[in-house]
Amino acid sequence: MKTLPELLESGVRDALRVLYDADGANQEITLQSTRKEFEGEFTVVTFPLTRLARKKPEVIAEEIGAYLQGNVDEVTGYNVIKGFLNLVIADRYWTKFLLDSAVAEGFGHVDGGKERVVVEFASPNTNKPLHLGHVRNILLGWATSQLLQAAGHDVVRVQIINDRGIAICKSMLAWERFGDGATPKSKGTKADHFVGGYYVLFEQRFQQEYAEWQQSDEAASVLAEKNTKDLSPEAFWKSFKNTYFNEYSDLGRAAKEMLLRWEKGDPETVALWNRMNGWVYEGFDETYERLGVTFDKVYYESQTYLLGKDMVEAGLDKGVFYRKDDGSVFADLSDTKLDQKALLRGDGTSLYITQDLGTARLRYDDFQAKRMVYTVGDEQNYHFQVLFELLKRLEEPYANGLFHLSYGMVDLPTGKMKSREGTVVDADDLMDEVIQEAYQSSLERDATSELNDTERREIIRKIGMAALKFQIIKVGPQKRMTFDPKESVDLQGQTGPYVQNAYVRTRAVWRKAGDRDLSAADQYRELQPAERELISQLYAYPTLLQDAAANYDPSVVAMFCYELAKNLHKFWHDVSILNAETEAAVAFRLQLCQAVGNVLRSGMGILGIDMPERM
RNA sequence: GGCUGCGUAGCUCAACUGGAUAGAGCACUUGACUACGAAUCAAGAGGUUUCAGGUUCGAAUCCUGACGCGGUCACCA
Repeated sequence: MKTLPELLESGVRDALRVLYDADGANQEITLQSTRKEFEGEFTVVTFPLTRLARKKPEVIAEEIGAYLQGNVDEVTGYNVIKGFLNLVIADRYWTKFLLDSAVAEGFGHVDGGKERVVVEFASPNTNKPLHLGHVRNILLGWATSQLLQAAGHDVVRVQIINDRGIAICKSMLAWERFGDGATPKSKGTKADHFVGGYYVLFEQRFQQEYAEWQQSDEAASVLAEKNTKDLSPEAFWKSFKNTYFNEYSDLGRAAKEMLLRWEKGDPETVALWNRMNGWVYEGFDETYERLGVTFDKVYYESQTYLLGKDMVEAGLDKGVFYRKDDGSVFADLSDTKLDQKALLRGDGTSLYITQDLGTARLRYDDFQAKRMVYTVGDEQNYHFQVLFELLKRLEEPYANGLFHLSYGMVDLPTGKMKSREGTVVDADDLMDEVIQEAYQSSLERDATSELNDTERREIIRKIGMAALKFQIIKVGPQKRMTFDPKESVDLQGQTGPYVQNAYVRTRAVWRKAGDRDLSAADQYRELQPAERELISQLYAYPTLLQDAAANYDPSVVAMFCYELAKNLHKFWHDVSILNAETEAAVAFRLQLCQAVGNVLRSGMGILGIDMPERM
C-alpha cells in the first residue's frame, strides 16, 4: 500500500501533466507537514513549480488543489495561502489507519532484516568514577543503539575500558602506600569511588611533595637554570609540573616503575591491578544498572593496546604508509588536509591510533559488522577522521560504514567541569539528586497514596530518571550543552515526567473503562481537530524513527514524544472520552488513547526511559 | 597562528536540511479542579536569528568578511 506522501506526490505529478502538459518526472515535489495554524495535514510548496507551469504560485496551488480533490480519494479538501497548498486528508482514511495499523503493538518498529551494526559507548577509564560527561555519552550511545534496533538493525553494544597505564598505577601506588589494606567493604564505600579516592590521594601527596621540593636547593638551581622565559616562580612551577613528575619526583618514579613492572607481567603487580580494577568494575556495574544499560561485549585496552602493528606493516607493503630513517612509521594524509600522522614510534612501539586500527579489525572479526558507531566526545573529531581515513586506505571491508557519533561537552552554569577544581558532577550523586527531587515533588500529590512503599519508590525512581534522561537526550548530540545540577531537573513543561504523565492518563482511562465492547469504534465519523492532530502525528512515527536512525539522532525522538504528549494533554482537555456523546466515540477515543500510549512507551523506551502505570 | 565547530527570547533548547507571521519549555503576569488524573490546560508579554555584505521567487539555514566562544594541532591516551 502506498503511503500518503507517495500518493500525494504522484497525484501532483499527474496534475502537472494533465493541467500543464509538463513532464514532472524530474521535478522535485516539496511536500511538508502543514503548520498548526492552518487547516490540513500536508502542504505542497508551489514556488518551485512556476517554471513548469508558467503561472503564479497561488494559481498553481489552486489548480492542483482542485485536481487532487477531484482525483485522489484521500484528499477531501484544500486551501491555498500564497504559494502553499494545504491538503486535508479524509477522516475515514485516518480512522481506518488508526484502527488497522496504529493501535497494533510494535507500531513503527521494523523487525530485523537489516545490517548488523556495532555501537560503542561509555568507554571509561578505571581511575575514577563516572561523571556527568559519561552520563551524556552513555545515554546518547544507548538511545542510539535502541534507535538503530527499532529501525530494524541487528545491534551489538560494546565498550572498551581503558584499564591500563599510568593513571591506574597512581591509584595502585597510593593504595599500597597509604591504604592500610582497606577495602570498599571495610570502608563502606562504593567500590569505584573507593578506588577513585586513591587516585585523588596520589595527586594530593604528589602536590605536597612538589611543594616541599620547591623549597630545596635543587629546585633553586633548576629555577635559575631553566626559567629561560623569565616567568614568575608560580607560573614556572606550574609549567614544570610534568617534567618534575617524570624526572625528579619520588612518587612519579615509583608510579612509573609500577607501570614497567605491570608491562613485564610482574605477578604481584598484576594481582594488585586485577584487584583494584575488579573493584572499579563492581562500581561501574552498579551505575550501569541504575542507568539501565547493558553491553554485549566489553573490550579491555590491556588486551588490545598491542594490536594494530600488523596492519601498519600491511599498509607499508601496500605503499600507503612510509617508514622514516629512524624507524618510525607515518601516514601522509596531507592530500585530505589531515597532515602527517605517526603510527609507530622509532622504537617500534605502538600508539593510540595504532591500537584503534587493531581494535576495529578485531571487532570486525568478532561480529562481521560492516557498520560501527563510536560514541565519543567531539574533542576527538580529528582522531576519528584520521582513523577512518587510514582504514579506508587499508581497504578494510567495513571502512565505509564507520561513524563517529560525536557529541558536545557538558558545561555547568559556572563553566567547564574541571576535576582539578572539584567541580565534576558525579553520576551516582546526580541520580540520587534527581530521584530525591521527584520524591519531594510526589509528596505534594496523593495520586499514588494507595500504593505500598516499594511501589511508590519504584514510581519515584522512574520519574526522577525520566527527568534526568530526557533533559539530556532532548538536546541534539553535536550541540554543546549547559546542565544545571543545582536546579537538578525540571519535572514540569518540556520534560520526561510530562511525557510520562500523558502516558499515565491513557492508562488511567483504560483502567476506568473496564471491559468494554469496542466494536463500534469503526462507526466513528467526524474527527475532532485534536484527534486529527494526534492521528496524523502517529502516522509520522515510523518514518521519524527511520530518519532519526539514519541520522544517529535520538533527540528527534525525544522531541516527537514531547509533541505527542502535548497533543494528548490537549485532547484530554478538549473532549470527553468515557462520557462521549456516542458509543462509537467512546470506543474510538479509547483506541486512540491506546495507540498514543503505545507509541509514547515505544519512543521513550528507545530513549531508555521507563513509563509508570500511575504517578 | 593553521584546521575545525558553534553564535537564535533573560535562561535551557527547537526549526522537517532553502519555504509561510523564527517555535517550545523555564522564569514573569492572568484565568481554569464538584470534571476520564491540575506533574495538566488556556491567555499575555518576551526577537534586527552576533554584525556587514552577497546568492534567489524566498536565508537562522548556502557563500565572503569581521567580532565573540569552544575544540584540536605529540613518536600522550
